[in-house]
Amino acid sequence: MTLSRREREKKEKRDTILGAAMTVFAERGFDAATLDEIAEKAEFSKGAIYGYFKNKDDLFLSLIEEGLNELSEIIKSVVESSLTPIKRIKDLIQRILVYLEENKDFFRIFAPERGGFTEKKHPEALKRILPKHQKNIEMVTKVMKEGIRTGELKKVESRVLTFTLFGLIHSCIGRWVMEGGKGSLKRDARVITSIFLDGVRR
Amino acid sequence: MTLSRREREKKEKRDTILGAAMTVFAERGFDAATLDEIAEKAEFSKGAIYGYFKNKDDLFLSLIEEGLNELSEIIKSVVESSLTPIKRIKDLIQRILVYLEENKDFFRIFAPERGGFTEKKHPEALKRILPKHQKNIEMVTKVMKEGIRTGELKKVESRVLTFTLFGLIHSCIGRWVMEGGKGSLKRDARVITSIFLDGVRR
Amino acid sequence: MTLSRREREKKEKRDTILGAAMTVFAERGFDAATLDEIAEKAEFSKGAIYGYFKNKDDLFLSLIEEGLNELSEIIKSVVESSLTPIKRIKDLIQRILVYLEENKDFFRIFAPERGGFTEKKHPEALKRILPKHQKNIEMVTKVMKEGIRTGELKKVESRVLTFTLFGLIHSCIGRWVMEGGKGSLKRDARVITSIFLDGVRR
Amino acid sequence: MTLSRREREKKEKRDTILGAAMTVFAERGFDAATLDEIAEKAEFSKGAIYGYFKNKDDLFLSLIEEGLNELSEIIKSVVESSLTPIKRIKDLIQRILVYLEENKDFFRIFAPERGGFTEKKHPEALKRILPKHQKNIEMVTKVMKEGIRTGELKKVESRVLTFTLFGLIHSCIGRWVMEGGKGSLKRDARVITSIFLDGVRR
DNA sequence: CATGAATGAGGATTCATTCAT
DNA sequence: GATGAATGAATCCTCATTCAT
Repeated sequence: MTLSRREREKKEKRDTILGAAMTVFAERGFDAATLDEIAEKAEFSKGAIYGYFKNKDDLFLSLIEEGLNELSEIIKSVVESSLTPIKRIKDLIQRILVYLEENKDFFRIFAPERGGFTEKKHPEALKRILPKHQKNIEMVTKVMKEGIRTGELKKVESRVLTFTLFGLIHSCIGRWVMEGGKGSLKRDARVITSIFLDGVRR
Repeated sequence: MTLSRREREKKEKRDTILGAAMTVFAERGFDAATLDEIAEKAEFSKGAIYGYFKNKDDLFLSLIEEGLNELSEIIKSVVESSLTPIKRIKDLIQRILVYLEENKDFFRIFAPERGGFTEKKHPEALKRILPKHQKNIEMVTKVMKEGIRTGELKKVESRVLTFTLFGLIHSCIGRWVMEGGKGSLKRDARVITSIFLDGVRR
Repeated sequence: MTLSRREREKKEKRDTILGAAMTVFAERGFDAATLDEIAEKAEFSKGAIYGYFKNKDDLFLSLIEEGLNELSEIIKSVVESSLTPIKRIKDLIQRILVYLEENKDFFRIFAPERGGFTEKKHPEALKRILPKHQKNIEMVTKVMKEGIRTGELKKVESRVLTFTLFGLIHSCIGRWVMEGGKGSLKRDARVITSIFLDGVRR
Repeated sequence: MTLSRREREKKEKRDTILGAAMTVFAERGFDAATLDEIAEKAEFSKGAIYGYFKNKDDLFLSLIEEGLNELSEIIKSVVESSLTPIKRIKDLIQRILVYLEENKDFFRIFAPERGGFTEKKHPEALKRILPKHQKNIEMVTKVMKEGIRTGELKKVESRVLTFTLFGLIHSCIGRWVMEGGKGSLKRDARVITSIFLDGVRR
């Protein structure tokens, strides 16, 4: 599926804007971020942004979507491998941490469980994001279920295992970001992998 | 330390406002919340709020502080008990979950690791909150250290254990809130306690 | 006309408030001054002020009125003396300067020709103040007229002479205030007296 | 130095706003003036003003600055002429009066000796305005000094002469404004010139 | 009379969004 | 398509004034 020069350039510009938006949203949060600052950082006019995104919400959601899609692909590729559930979990932790390490800003923007985007103010926002997030959860939960069936994992509600895993990853990155983003996450990956597996192994 | 009627009433009104603010901040997030809505919910005039709080920031931070103080007391009481580290950890999980279950909105407001209050926009806010949060982290970390020293826990960086524990609790409540806050957290408490302890035990 | 203790105390309190108001109005200007600050400085509650003055405007105008009345008395006593017009002018300059030196704040508040109290916003304010001010002008103008009649002064419109005199005094105090209110105005009095008299003498 | 159409229009609009602001500030005073009224008079939206001026203070100060700059040029051109000091003073009075006659509102806004902009509330305002005003004072004072040196003027502190002159001009316009701005100031110019010169001549 | 908590109108300022050029 | 000036709704905060205690 090749794109014409026209389309290629358009996509490039869109990405430029998304990049600038990512930085600003990460620094300020959704509400405090202004299109002015994003436009300036992207070296576009404010008006131009509206050629690529319907509005501020759309811009933000596109960002989240893009990230969730990439996470989806990572998860999918791991989940579909033919390794044992435990090995797949190990892979998952490692690859998600690597992804988030490289996409620190995405992590800072995306905290679905907390929800800067609440049901009350952005109902359609949730409609657009939650499904993707839940799909990711489902994929991981599948692995958990398999592990339970094969007897490798404790017999607990599989979704609890998934959320536990995400909670660990979340806190791990959270600490890393909080401490300034110094040091590699590689070692942390090994530590929380060991904790999680020992915790959930039967 | 008895209060005069005057002071008692003042405190009650302050609490009314705090309660309304809690609800609104939880529903909207800090930026999107308006003093208008808080005032209306508290059945006070907008101006009256400024008799109790310096400004919107102050109102929000007071909320967080109050919550962190209560958490602090819970943690302190557990930490200082004479039980074994592992028993204290069990207690901790259970009591924090109970507290957050009863203070769902506080949980939704407080997500320091995500940081709606960023360094760039609210530096003094961090000055007021972070220390309290870190004090809590320190107290828990002390227990972890003790567990490591007594050989009950794995030899990993103690702070990692603390963050892991908080991550578990966080994800547990997060899931509960996400799923509508139905069902008791009691059972979940048992599950994640088991996972955590098996994960970190030597 | 003796006052009962009741009345005496009331007057004293009124004066306390006026004094505080004078300071604050001088420092901030009418609009920027707040009743809060005035009340605090007077060591009264905000509400109490309304027992003595109808409102903020009234408080301010009472201040001006009081000052204008005192000036009136000074002017009157000079004007009615039996000295030659020129001698009376000399006296006038000296005594007005002394008064304003001792009432620097009144001077800073009162700048009728400029008018923080404009026709558009405080029409009744002008009604209350302007007549008094104009009465002062008239009294001085009378002296000027007399000087012209006796041939001591130039034959120019008498009101111009009055305004010229006031302009000199005004600029003299203005400079003194601007330079920090140091040094006595006595010497300046002599200088501008000489300038004015040489300027207007026939 | 030609401007593009863009720039020309921008300047024109800025001037429109300044004009409206001048009127409103003159009528109401700084504090009582509202951006709403200024915007309405300028036939702009309130928000648009912020595209031309940083805030209300900036708008006001720009007004003052512009006026002081024009006065500066007038004073400079007179001061640098090769006439005798006395002739230059004559010129000065006449030209300043003409300028203020044509810029009545500027006069009503600008009363530095009274100071709506006090040190306490607008310190940076003074930083922006006072220097310009003082420069004007210096320029005139130079002429006074020269006149003293050549023996044409009395031996008094030169700054006193300057302030006296300004006081005369001030009171002259003040009276004119107070009396409704009717009649030309030309004649008044001659009168106060004569008074001032006779007053300060040796 | 005094108090000070409460009111609520009002004002400066910001910013997403639109639209003429 | 891109621009950025203009819009105007929205929001925080202040403060004169009132009134129950």
